Amino acid sequence: MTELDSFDISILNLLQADNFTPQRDIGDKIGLSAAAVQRRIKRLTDTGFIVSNTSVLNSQKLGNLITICVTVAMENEKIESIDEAKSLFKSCPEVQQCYYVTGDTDFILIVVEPSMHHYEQLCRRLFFANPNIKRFRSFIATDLVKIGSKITLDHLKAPKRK
Amino acid sequence: MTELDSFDISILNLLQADNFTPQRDIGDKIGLSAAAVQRRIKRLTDTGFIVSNTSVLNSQKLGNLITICVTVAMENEKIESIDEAKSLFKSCPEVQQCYYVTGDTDFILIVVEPSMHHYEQLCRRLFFANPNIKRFRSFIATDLVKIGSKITLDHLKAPKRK
DNA sequence: ATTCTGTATGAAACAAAATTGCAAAAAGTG
DNA sequence: CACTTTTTGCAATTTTGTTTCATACAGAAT
Repeated sequence: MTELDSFDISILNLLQADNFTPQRDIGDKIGLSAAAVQRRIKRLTDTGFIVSNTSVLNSQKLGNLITICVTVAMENEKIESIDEAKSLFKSCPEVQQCYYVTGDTDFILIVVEPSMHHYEQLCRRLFFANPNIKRFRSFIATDLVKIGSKITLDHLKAPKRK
Repeated sequence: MTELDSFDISILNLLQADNFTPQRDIGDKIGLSAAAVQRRIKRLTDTGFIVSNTSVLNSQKLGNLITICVTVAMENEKIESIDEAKSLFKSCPEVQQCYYVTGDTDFILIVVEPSMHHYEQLCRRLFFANPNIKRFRSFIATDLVKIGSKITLDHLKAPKRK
């Protein structure tokens, strides 16, 4: 399965907004039967277009969590130390997101912690304990203006069939 | 409803991992009946702990999307221009995330675009067209090491009752 | 102590949704 | 056009979610 048709794109858009939407409703909206929708969702899942299905929580209600954006520059850009850092960041539950980027910084992290004390402890483990890290800078988020991972699918051409 | 008990925390953890887990399975795992789980989920939703339920898509399979981390510094920090920028970024579908942060940059954005050309067009609209923006810097993500919005709930104390 | 009240629970009944089987329609192929 | 493959809708079945109901328990008031 390489291509998506317009039905698939509509389904993905709807599921991104609310994956509890009944298949019947999805079918009504896009003009398919519930069974057809169900088969397509299964295929989209099996083929890896849909990675996971999650509930999004309100971090503001979960104990005054602090969100911090962190830029990290590595000392040397050897592939081993990069890979090592990647798996370290990936395995850390407090690190919500990690991007390996081009430019004068190597990583950008989004970290969520219950307190600044927790964050300081994290910095010790993640950054100070690691000699390969040259410099890191913390930007405390004072407003989560927009969060989520919704992907715009408008750019996808919609062929009649797959 | 102010507090969460250990059942609620377990439920939220499971739903963050997979919100299609049947309520019966959740109940079996944590030691409650399906009905009790269902009532708790409803309450967690009604009280705003659960914000939304979404399918997470694989951006790599959706047409070679480019993810860009952008730092934005404003010319003046008047509240009007900040608020204006916030609503501009928030309303832009290509902007997945937007954090208003402290430090020598004011905003950090996560942008997803189907091509560099699209991104350039976006920069024109978002940054060059706006005189209040002093400087912006783009960091192209070459690896989405970790994505998602999973929140660790381990820090929450678990009282016996609500 | 006892009653009353509010809340949470499990079991069972019920409703709604998802899944499957199958024949028909549509799309693709030579 | 005939043939193959794929996708579809419908209906039956199964699974899941939701509501109901009787009960248990904790705290407050009597």
